[in-house]
Formats: sequence, C-alpha cells, structure tokens
Amino acid sequence: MTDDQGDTTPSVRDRHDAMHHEIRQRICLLDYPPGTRLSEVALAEEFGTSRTPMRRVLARLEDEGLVQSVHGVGTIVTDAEISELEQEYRLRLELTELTGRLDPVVPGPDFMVRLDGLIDRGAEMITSGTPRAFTRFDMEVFQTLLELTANAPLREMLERLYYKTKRLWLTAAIEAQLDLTEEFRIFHHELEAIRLALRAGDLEAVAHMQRAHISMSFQRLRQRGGAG
Amino acid sequence: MTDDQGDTTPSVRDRHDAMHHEIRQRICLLDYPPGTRLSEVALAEEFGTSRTPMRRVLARLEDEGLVQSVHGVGTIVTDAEISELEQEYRLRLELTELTGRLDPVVPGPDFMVRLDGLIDRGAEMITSGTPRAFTRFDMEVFQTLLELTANAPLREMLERLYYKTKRLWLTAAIEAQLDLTEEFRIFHHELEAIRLALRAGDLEAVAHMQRAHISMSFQRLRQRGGAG
DNA sequence: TAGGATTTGTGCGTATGTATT
DNA sequence: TAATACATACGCACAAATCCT
Repeated sequence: MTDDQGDTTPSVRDRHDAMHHEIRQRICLLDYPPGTRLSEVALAEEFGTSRTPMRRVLARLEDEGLVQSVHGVGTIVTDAEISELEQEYRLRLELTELTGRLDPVVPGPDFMVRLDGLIDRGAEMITSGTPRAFTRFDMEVFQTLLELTANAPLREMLERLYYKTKRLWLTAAIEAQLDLTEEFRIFHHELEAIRLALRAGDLEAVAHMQRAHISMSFQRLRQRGGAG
Repeated sequence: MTDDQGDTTPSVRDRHDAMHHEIRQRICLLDYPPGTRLSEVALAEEFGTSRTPMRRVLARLEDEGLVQSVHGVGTIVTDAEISELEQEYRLRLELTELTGRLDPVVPGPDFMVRLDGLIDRGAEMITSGTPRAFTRFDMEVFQTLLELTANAPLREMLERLYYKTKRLWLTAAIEAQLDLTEEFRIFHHELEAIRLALRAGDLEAVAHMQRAHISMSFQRLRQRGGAG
C-alpha cells in the first residue's frame, strides 16, 4: 500500500520537491539576493531535516544554475550581467513561441475562470502591489499559462529558463529604476490580450503574444540598464 | 594556488563531471540497457570513491531523466515507449533548428579539418562498424556540431535531449530490425551535406540539414516500430 | 504470512579547503 | 606569515523500504 492516491505520508520525493520549490522561490523573491551565502545546517534545521537531504536540494539548484557551492567557502546565490542573461532571454523567447506549436492544449472553461480571477487580481495589484507581490503573481501566471502545452520536456526547460531569468529581472529592474507601476500595467494589458486570443482558441497567437511581451520587457530593462 | 590552469590535481567538480559523463555514456551505449539496476556501492568502488559522491552523480542523472532511484529497490535505468519519446524528439527538432539562428559560430579552418577527419572515419564505419562504434561516433559528431552555436543554455538543453533520445534509439533500432548499415550510409551522407553548407558559411542551412535528418531518422524508427 | 537479504535514504563525525585576523 | 574560524566534501553507520524465500 503506497501513497499513489490520497494524502498519506508525503514521500521522500515530495519533501525534496517542496524544499527545492521553496528555496527557488526565495531566490526569485530576493529573500536570498545574488551573492547571499546559504548555510546547509541553517536550512536543514529550518526544514526539520539533516544536512544530507538539504545538500541534495542545493545540488539540484546548482545544476540549474541558481546557486554555486564552493568548497570551504559556502553555497552562494549566483549573479550575472545583463549581457550574460541575453542568451537565456533569447532562448526563452523561442521556447515560448514553441508552446503554440508543440502539443498545444485548448483550455477548458475552468481554466478560463482561473484566468479571469488572475486578471482581476492583477488589476488590483497595479495600484496596491509591492515588487514582491508582483513577482509572486508573475510566477503564478507563468505556471498557469504553462498548462497550455502538454509537451513535458518543453515545460521543464521553460520553467528552468523562467526562474533563471526572472530572479535577475527584479534585481535589474530595481537597479535600473524602472517604473514598476508601469510594468504592472503593461503586464495586465498582456493578460487581457492573452485572454482574447484564448477565447478565439488561437493558441499560436497566445504564444506569440507572450513572446512579444517577454521581448519588450527585456528591451526596456536593457535600455534603462545600459543608459543609467 | 588553485588548478585554474594546467593539469594539477583534478578538482571535485572535475571528478563529478567525469563520473557523470562516463555513466551517461554507458547508458547510451547500452552497457546499462533500460531496466538495469545500478548499484551505488559497486559504482562507488569502481570509481574509487564512496557512496556519497556517487549518489550525487546518480541524483543528477535522475534529474536528467536517465535513471530513477526507488527507496529499497535500487537505481534503475529508465525506459520509455516510442509515443513518449515523440515529445522529446519534436522538441529536439526545434532546438536543433535554433542553433542556426541563436549565436551561430562560423567555424575556423581547424574545425573543418576535424570535420574532415570525422567524415573519413564515418566512411570506414559504413562497412566495418558495430552498433556500439556507430553510437560512439554519433556522440562525437554531436558534440562537435554543438560548437556551431555559442548559446550556452541552448547547448545544455540540446545535450540533455540528445542523450535522453539517443539511448533509446539504439534499443528501438535493434528491436525494429532497422538496417543499420543503411543508417550508417544515410548518416555519412548527412555529414557530407553539412560540410557543404559549412563551406558556404550557411549555418542556418546546417541547422536545417540536421533537423531534417533527425526528423527522418525518427520517422524510419516509428514506421518500422509501428509495423513490426 | 513472516522473516531475512538487499537497497536506497538519513544523520553525523571527520577531512579538506578558504578566508580572515 | 601563521593560526584560527568556518564552510563544504566525504565516508561510514544506521534507519527505512522493498523483494524474495
């Protein structure tokens, strides 16, 4: 009798995924900004485990490029110049477009209801949102729109690229003194456009819409970053 | 004084990469066919280390989808149906095409010399090659052609997809009773076509050439696999 | 059905490397 | 320059889970 159904005791893998997900989110929310030294023992204690499983999580984060462990020094949250980020952004553009061609999933009415809810929350966030809340919201939207393709490896790679680029977006956006309220507004507009395309059942248009906005978002970052 | 240059003592990461590379190659060469149970202690002893670093390697292979560790059972080399492989193949097609557009690298004369050498070896292999030698050769060609793009994340993802699909190609090709000599011949022809495109400096053509051949290769596999 | 053999997962002490004083 | 502090890397012993007899 294993836990193949229902909520019995969480398996080893579940705990691993939960810790990985949590720490990855902290990195993207800048709870652990680039350069932060993460302590194996401190994290292990916090999550109620020992160093060994935590090292497994940190190793995975290292393979994903989010942290780097150096013997004798520590596990440091990685940083990158905008120029280094550009390769990842351009690849992310192309993979995003692929979601419209590779195993697209026409969403059901429940999906549209969830999207409506997200868009409403996004509208409220324009005036009252903090950078942190906005990032959380962005992550939630990303995970939702990822359901529009059934191609598992594509989803996996898009997720990797998203977290690797998104965490530095917030850092760079603050440093470049971008008008975050304006960014919120643009994002909200993007979501409405995506909803329109979804209602028309045009998943390729949805993908191109996302691609265009990611491209413009990076463009704004680069212009301000290069200027100021 | 660290080992940043020259051949001083290999670093921790070097040993890790070497073990990972070796075991991954064994999986693709069918030294460890799908379903094989890998022993942590046996592998650790063979590589002259303990379980801990070996577990780190196996964990990475698990993240890459090549093996799966189950508590109390063992670490098993994963298997997949052709239908499951199709998603990965289609994504690989698209990423291969991207190598011609994302940070293409015009190769120098030394690269062309190496390619000439590879093509010559490929010609010999048509008559005298074993499936194992052919796979090794295919891996070497893949790594060489990967140099034609400078986009690091694209290379990384292409590598992941290559090993995840290639290891099952050999299994499926043997089971579907494909004419391997004919496959060798086709591959050699592909390489000559790629060389032609490279001499013309048309990297986009090189990418499309690779894409076309990967597509046709999978097509042959699917036809025979579905028929017999 | 129960028990033993085998395997992966966990916890912790120790070794090794780095940075700072 | 040397010593001390502290971090990750490693190795081993034990716990937990599964399979086979």
